[in-house]
Amino acid sequence: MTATTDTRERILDTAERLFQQRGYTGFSYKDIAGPLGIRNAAVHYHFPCKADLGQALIERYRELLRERTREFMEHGGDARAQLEGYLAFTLAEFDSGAPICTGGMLAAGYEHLPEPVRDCACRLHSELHAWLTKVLRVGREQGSLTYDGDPSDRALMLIAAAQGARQVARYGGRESLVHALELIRRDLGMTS
Amino acid sequence: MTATTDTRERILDTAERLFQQRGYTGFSYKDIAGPLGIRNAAVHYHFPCKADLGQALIERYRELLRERTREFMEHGGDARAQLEGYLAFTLAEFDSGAPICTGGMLAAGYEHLPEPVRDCACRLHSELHAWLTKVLRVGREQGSLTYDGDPSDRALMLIAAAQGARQVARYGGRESLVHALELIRRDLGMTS
DNA sequence: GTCTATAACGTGATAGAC
DNA sequence: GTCTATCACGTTATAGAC
Repeated sequence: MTATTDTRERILDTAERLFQQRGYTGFSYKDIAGPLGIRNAAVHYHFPCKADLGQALIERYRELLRERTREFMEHGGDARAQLEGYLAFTLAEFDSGAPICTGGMLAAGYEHLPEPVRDCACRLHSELHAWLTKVLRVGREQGSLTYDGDPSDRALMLIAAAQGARQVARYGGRESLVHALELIRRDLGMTS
Repeated sequence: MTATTDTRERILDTAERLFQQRGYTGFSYKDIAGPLGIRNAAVHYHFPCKADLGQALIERYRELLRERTREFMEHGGDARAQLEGYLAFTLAEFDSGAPICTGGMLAAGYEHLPEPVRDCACRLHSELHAWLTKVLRVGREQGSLTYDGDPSDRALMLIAAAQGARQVARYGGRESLVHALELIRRDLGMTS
């Protein structure tokens, strides 16, 4: 790995954390450069304008998601374990200092996003929704999940509940998130 | 009503809409003054600093909520109708041009909020949660609502789901919000 | 690739005239 | 109460040296 790639990745790491804490408009080039011990202009070298940075940020996150879900999307598997993984991932992100999930931040700050970043956000949401829809559908067929209604609607509801619960945890703390995730499990018949 | 009060209210009206669309850091004094045909400094006359404006904004919204829920909190009533009112209010706000609910915006942008505004946000959430908890508890006692788990946890989940659904509607549009609200009703036994 | 220096702009906020 | 004028500051972004 070259030095260039290394700095680029470190910029993305820092920006991602800042984004999850403060949203797209909530961090500046200075906020990134400072902790990395470089200058404002160095960040601009790697990402000429902020939209480039935002785009790269979401794309990378999206790629992470694709990797995690690819096998199930291609070959299927244990739906209940997949869903449990999603819920665990939600809590893990919260614990690692990302109070608001990427999807939630994008939705809340949608008005401020430059066009290319909006497109990335849409694709991210679309892929997450497609994966969860399949997990829920297969899970009910396998008999490991129980719920009413259309899998696609239920998947949307699940995304909404998970990202909403993470936001509400600003007030209720980690405990409230744990309770909410437990209720989600119960509503999908995962506790029996 | 004096002219002073009038201008003050018009400022709050404009600011509220802007807040619900863009969040606390997403609008400026200029954004408010422009449409009202007044100047930057005139807004500062009514709200010396932005925290004052934010505080007044949330307090007013909170007072609206208290008015709507006071009777039930004091004397009880038809829990199912109360809940239906909450869900209808969610959709009505969305339709009137407030894509993200006040609570969701506050939670997502929490890092940027000055201390007094944070306090208002906490109180707002706390009161909403208390009201919904009572509605859910009474509703189950009355037999008009059906759900698993603790009313308090369920109330938190309901807030999370409603505000999350509104955010997800950025992508799925109004239709996805309607579907989500319908699933919420179903999960609480409101469709039987 | 990273630096210094700087431009161009928007923001919250204040002083003082009317 | 509202105005004009102005300030200090932070932001994204660029030019050019090293």
